[in-house]
Amino acid sequence: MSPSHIHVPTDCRTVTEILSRVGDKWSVQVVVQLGDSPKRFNELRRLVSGISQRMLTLTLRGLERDGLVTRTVYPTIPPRVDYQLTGLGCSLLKTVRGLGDWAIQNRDEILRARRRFDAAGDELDRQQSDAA
Amino acid sequence: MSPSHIHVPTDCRTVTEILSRVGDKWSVQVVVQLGDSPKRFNELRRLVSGISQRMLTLTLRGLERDGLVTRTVYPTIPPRVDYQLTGLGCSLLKTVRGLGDWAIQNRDEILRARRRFDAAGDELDRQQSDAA
DNA sequence: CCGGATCCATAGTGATACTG
DNA sequence: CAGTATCACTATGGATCCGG
Repeated sequence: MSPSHIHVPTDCRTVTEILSRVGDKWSVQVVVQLGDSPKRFNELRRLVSGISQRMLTLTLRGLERDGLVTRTVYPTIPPRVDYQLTGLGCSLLKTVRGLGDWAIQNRDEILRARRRFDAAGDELDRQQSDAA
Repeated sequence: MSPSHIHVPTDCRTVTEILSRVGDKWSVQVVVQLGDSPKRFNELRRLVSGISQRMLTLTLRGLERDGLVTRTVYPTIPPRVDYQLTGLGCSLLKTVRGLGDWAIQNRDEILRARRRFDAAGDELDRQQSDAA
């Protein structure tokens, strides 16, 4: 069955580490783009709009290091490098989609909660102004 | 069916934003601890070992703002404050467990990939030293 | 007991210029 | 085309002191 209820320190550290990967600014977006098919460096750069060359490089290195993508160099002129998801990467993508669906489904409720919270904060600020 | 295949910009921004929450250093750990039962501030502080007072405060405020936890103040002496998961928070916890299970199941494979990658890097470094 | 305010070190990110 | 190198900036997180 599910090992979710086991909370030994080792598991916690592992999970936290993985969540950092998933939570970093670019990794998931890159993985999603690679989900359809392998892609070249500048192809990714165009698809993940807003990413800098440097961050794309760093993100891809990190994913490669963790065995989530493979990097294939064709020694042609001009050089060509393909990135593609490994089996591990594909399985991560599937899992992450669960979270993505949750986010989309609960987006409105979260935004409402934020507005409510921020409005309450403003009200407190006004009360403090009155007291002063 | 699943909306996973929809990739309009709005959804991407939303998903990225939620993923940042999940990926930040403490939010998930706090949510997990609140999964069993409501807890007090210093109770949480002991359970989430390593967290500073400041970060626990900030993390709880963020979760409260997004409607994931509620904050209940009992105006006693000394003061007592309880935090507890909302329905939204519970559903997030369930979803996140999927990722946690994935992390635990694939932990070894990721660690192996890392060792392989780092070893290859060291080898390249040696070759460069030889050339110099 | 709860948490706000401040100071500081560090890590993540971006812009730019340069290389094979 | 696919990177590397450098610099500057900002966000994040920890330590500490203070207050209701």
